[in-house]
Parts: sequence; structure tokens; C-alpha cells
Amino acid sequence: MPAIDRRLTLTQSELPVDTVLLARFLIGTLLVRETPEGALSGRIVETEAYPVGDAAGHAYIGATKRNGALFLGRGHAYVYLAYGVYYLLNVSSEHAGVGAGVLIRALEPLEGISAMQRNRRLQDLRGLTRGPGRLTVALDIDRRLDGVDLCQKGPLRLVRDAHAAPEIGVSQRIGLSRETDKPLRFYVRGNPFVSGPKSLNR
DNA sequence: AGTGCGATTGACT
DNA sequence: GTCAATCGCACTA
Repeated sequence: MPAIDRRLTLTQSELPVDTVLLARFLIGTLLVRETPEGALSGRIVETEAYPVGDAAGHAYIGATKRNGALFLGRGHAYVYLAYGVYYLLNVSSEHAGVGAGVLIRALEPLEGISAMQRNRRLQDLRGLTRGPGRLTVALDIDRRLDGVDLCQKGPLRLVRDAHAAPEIGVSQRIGLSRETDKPLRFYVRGNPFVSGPKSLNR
């Protein structure tokens, strides 16, 4: 492993404990998926917070078989199957024993783009990782990665990267049937890889 | 053991 | 714009 990777991988202590702060913090950081064929990576450009006490959050009902990774303490992957079709990736937040997390909704592809194009069976760069179900296909993320520590060397990790502070937009979250009006979605204004309707991306 | 339901997407009218 | 696909899981009993 190159030493540079160890240096850049975010440590748990660098992550904000608070779910909403973490959702903002993750905008602009890199998500790196290590595969036998090489690294697939992208910059996080859209997130949603599912804080403690949020009735729309999967942890709201308490720890279960499915959502246990949300209770591992900040910086772990929580991966679940949505609609029986797509895997969605969350970064757990708060302290161990407290259930909450941040949904990763979109990436700007950086490394391994040709592999992502194969995984998605799609050439169009803009469509590769624009959306929470799409990015997991592009990066080959599924339930095998549930519970992985994103702050350690491994198959999936968070990496700090120097980046100009982007202008961050805030909106309600997408696709919910409850708690629909809370301003808990964060995105890079004007970034073409952000998902969602235009009305929420101003 | 049976039931109902999604933190989505792509295909189609 | 509408809508089906598809299945693990939580819940009821």
C-alpha cells in the first residue's frame, strides 16, 4: 500500500460526530473502492442526513439485523437493498450504540471510469454515479461491504482531498414518504453529477 | 408462515 | 409524466 494512501485516508477522529455536520463534511471528500482490477473513486457531491430521532431513518426503530451497521459509530458503511433492486450506501454517524447515518447520493467519477462504465453498462459519464443506486453499481458496492470501517485501509474508504470549498446547497430529502420537509439534503451547487429534480438543485 | 413495504431506476405512454 | 421490477426484512400471528 502506498504510504500516501494511509496519510490521506480520513481517520474516525476527523469525522464530525453529529449526523448533519457529517453530511456537510462529506461533500467534497473522496470515496475509494479497491477492487482486484484497481481503484474506483469519486468525489462526493450529494448527501442526505438521517439523524437521531428521524422517523424516516432506518435506525428509528432501533437496532435490527438489517440496520446494525448504523450503530457501529461514525465512519462505517451501512449498505442495504432498496426496492429489492438497488443497494444504497450510508456512512454511519454519531457514537457507537447510537443509530444514525448519511446517505451518499451522488459522486463525481475520478478513477477507474472505464471499469465503472462496464459495471453500469453505460458510456455516458454523467449517468455513471448520479444517484444513490447508480453509484453503488458503478463501484460494485453491495451487502458484502455492510459494516466495513471506512476509516481504514480496505475495500472501501473515505479519503481527504484538497478541494476548494464548494458552494453547498440545501434542500428537502428525496424519495421519502415521511419527514419530507426537513432541510437535510446537501449538494454541490451547479455540479452536473448531482441527482434530483432541478427544483431541488437551486 | 404470511403480509406489506420501500432513502430507486429505467422503460415506456 | 406514469409505473413495474424485485426481494430482504420487519412485523403479525
